[in-house]
Amino acid sequence: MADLDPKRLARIFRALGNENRLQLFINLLEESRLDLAKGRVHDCFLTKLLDGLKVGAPTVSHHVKELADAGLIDTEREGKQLICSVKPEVMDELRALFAVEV
Amino acid sequence: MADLDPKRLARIFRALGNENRLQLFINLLEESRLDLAKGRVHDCFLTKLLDGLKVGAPTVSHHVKELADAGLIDTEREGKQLICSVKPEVMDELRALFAVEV
DNA sequence: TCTACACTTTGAAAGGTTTCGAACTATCAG
DNA sequence: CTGATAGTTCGAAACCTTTCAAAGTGTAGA
Repeated sequence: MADLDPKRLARIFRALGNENRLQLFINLLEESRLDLAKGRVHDCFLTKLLDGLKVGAPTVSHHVKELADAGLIDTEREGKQLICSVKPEVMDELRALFAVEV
Repeated sequence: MADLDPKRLARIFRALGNENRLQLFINLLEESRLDLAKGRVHDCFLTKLLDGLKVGAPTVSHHVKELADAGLIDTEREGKQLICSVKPEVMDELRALFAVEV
């Protein structure tokens, strides 16, 4: 446990620490789960993720960048749209952190 | 996954999103782990947690309250000292969140 | 080429966070 | 009672975040 980087980790948690950004991330997780169940690739357009979020496009754009800069998601342009995908290695890392017996 | 509360979760992540507060939490986790290995109870005095933190007492007091208010830790007075312990049910909850296959 | 679409950038307002020093409370030992 | 210890509360300074409106970029279709 001594090998983890608090600066990087704190940035990840800060990214998840805003309600709208967290909802964005949860929506993306949910999309991934559905896609996996259907045997499709696990990525997602931005507009599909706005479910229940009451913020404008500039704000979403900003939030997506925060999630990407924190290392939680990858983004890729496909034509007009932006494809987002959760990075599996971060999921592994965070799961391990919370796997400590207390 | 639809049953999780983004408002509460975001508060938890916001609490972990400050570097010093995260270090405090990690130190507490580490203490818990050591205590468990020695068969002792898993709680910890505040002063033991200040390892490597360059902030004053008022700031630490504030950070501990933030972690407690977020529901990450429990605190209890014992004479002059404050005993902190990580809440196992939050660890379970967070582990489950990051256990989603992506 | 013109238009619509999907997102991004910029700049600014409003509000939140982190931290500290100073003063405070509570407990314990002598 | 006195002094030392452990933590808290208050108030303020400096800084960071969230959000939006307006204007901008790049892509695709008519």
